[in-house]
Amino acid sequence: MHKRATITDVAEKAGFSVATVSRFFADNGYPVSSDASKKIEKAARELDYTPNIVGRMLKTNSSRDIGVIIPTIRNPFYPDVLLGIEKSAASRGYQILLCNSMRDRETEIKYINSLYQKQVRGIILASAQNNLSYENLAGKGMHIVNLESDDSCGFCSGIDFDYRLGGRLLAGHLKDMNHERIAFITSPLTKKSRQDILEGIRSIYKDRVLTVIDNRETEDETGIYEYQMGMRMAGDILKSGKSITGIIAVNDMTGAGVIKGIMDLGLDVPGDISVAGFDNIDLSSMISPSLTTIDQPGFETGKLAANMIIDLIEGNEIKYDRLEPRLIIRASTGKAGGKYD
Amino acid sequence: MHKRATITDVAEKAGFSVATVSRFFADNGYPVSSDASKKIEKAARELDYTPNIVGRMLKTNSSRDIGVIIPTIRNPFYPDVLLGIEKSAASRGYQILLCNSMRDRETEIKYINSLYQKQVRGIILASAQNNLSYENLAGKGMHIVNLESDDSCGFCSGIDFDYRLGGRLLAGHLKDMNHERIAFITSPLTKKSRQDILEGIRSIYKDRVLTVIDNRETEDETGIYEYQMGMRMAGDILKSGKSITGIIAVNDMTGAGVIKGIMDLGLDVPGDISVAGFDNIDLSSMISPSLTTIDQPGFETGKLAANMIIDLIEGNEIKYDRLEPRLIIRASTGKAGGKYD
DNA sequence: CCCCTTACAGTAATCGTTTACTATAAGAGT
DNA sequence: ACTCTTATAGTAAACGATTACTGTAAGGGG
Repeated sequence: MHKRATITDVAEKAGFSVATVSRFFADNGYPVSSDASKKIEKAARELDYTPNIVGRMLKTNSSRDIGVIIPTIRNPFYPDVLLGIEKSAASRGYQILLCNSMRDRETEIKYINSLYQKQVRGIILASAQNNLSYENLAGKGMHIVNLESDDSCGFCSGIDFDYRLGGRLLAGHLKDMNHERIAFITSPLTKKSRQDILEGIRSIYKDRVLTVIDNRETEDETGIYEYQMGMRMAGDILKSGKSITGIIAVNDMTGAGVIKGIMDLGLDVPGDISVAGFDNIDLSSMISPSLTTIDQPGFETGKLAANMIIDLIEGNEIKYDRLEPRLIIRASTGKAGGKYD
Repeated sequence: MHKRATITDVAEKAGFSVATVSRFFADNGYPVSSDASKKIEKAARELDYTPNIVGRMLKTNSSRDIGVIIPTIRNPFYPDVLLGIEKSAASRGYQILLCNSMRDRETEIKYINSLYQKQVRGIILASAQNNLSYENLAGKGMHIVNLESDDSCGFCSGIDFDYRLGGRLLAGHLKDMNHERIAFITSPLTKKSRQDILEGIRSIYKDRVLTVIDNRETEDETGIYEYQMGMRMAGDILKSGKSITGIIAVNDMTGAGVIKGIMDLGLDVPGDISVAGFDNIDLSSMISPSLTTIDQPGFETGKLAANMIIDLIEGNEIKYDRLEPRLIIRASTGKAGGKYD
């Protein structure tokens, strides 16, 4: 294994100074004669030279990486987001550093610090716990885009998705189907989005919604925690004998688990219980019954987030469209008491 | 936004030389007096100093990033792998740079180059097309672990998963269920794994297996291509009137699509046609009928791959266990003609 | 013919670390 | 008392790029 060629090697071989070689590769306006260009190009090719990004970064202090922190890549909503991010990022010459926080606060902080040390100038957070303090980062030139704009983080930019309306749409749908009492199954209300969905539901059902909050938060690395949580909690509710005919899950993955949990008890969805999710991940149309849900376009969200963080980094003006929640009615919801029609 | 503190700032504030500060943070054997340690620690804290990885990398030429290239993160098998990689990597102080090739050769090459420029010393490839030439990289100190050991890449290390045996197990299972003629649905045989699965199947079915190869390869960014491919091709086969009673799909995602495609035509799985997949992703037990498949432990594979690449980078000896394929029988396979029993 | 501008190239400082050397002082061993 | 280690600290040269300056030659306008 021989050493990598450096800009100096190329300069020597081509018979020009490193400055000229640097300019040739920078390809910004600075003029380089065609004679020089030809010789440098040739030398670089023969030496198999390609610029060392690290050297460049040290000097220019401009990383072209953006950090992305998500709870877990096993919930397919996040791969969607990630692809959107990658798409926008790639087209603007940025690459992503992926971090799975596994919903663990300490891991999240560790990753944020590590990104900071790597001179990353922008982080997209999809994992943020409320009140996690980033103040110190802000002052140090770090930009943050929070996928769910969180009031508690004053200087974070956010993609504004109307979770509240999402919750309202779902609740309205169930109400239309004559469901009198419903349950909302969720992980802890430590994220604004979850609180908002609940608020939306309450705006319709007032106190006739049973909120069932899971007590555990940290993700396991094996198995899909949300799915299992859905199964477990659906079972708990049904066995508790509460008069519930509809369940809204905080996301599709949980919703899929809820359906499974209900069916495992020998009951029918939606005959006995209607179930709805949130996100509209691909899975929701693959399972049966297919899942009624709110479409939250992950890919689009990702694209938006990436463009936003890059605009922040590059000091451009930012101004984007909102993404609107859309109700997707599928087979998992039906009239209350529908089985006995 | 004020400037980040550098090692020099800390040195001045603490009243020691940068060398000592550097040693304090390096925390390798070099002795630093407790007096110095205390003062440096204090100064660093007050200045909110944290080492600049870029500066360090330039000097030490040792990136602690490893590149991971996968076809698409939308097939949940890869998130599993990725989590495994992240787990091992994190525990050894490495971080991952994620790249989705979208099964596009050019994108793959672009990413590889970009990783090389970033001084990454090791890449885990899950995307490799056969014959993609990495020779030039090898000579430049880049290590490569190919998730499917590919003979055509002499110097790549690989995780040895016995795809052939996997194919054999599935075929054997169908044979046991009296299926006379089956089909194998796959994307192009440009990966060794796919060829091996087919070989395994053929070792049992000889020429009584219809191999249906999809012609498109590049991934779309929206929708899960493999799922749609499965749907489409299942439809094609059935409409062609071939006397097939069992279908093996190249992976679970495709298999899920196959089941959907069959059911959309009003047929029953496994009553009319048995279907099997490969991978054992979570999805395969969530759909109905649940999918018979081969368990390929993605998480374990990822852990192995990460340890391997890091051992290669650090010059350690490498020696690992093989992962064995395991047949998982679920509801999507049954006796040939089972519907009419 | 003189002045100005433009094209082009080189010199050398700089980015934030690490580390090979060099240096000093305190014990340890004889 | 002399040599050998060991602990501790500093000096200064890298690492591979970028870029502010400086300089030169050619061409244009007057």
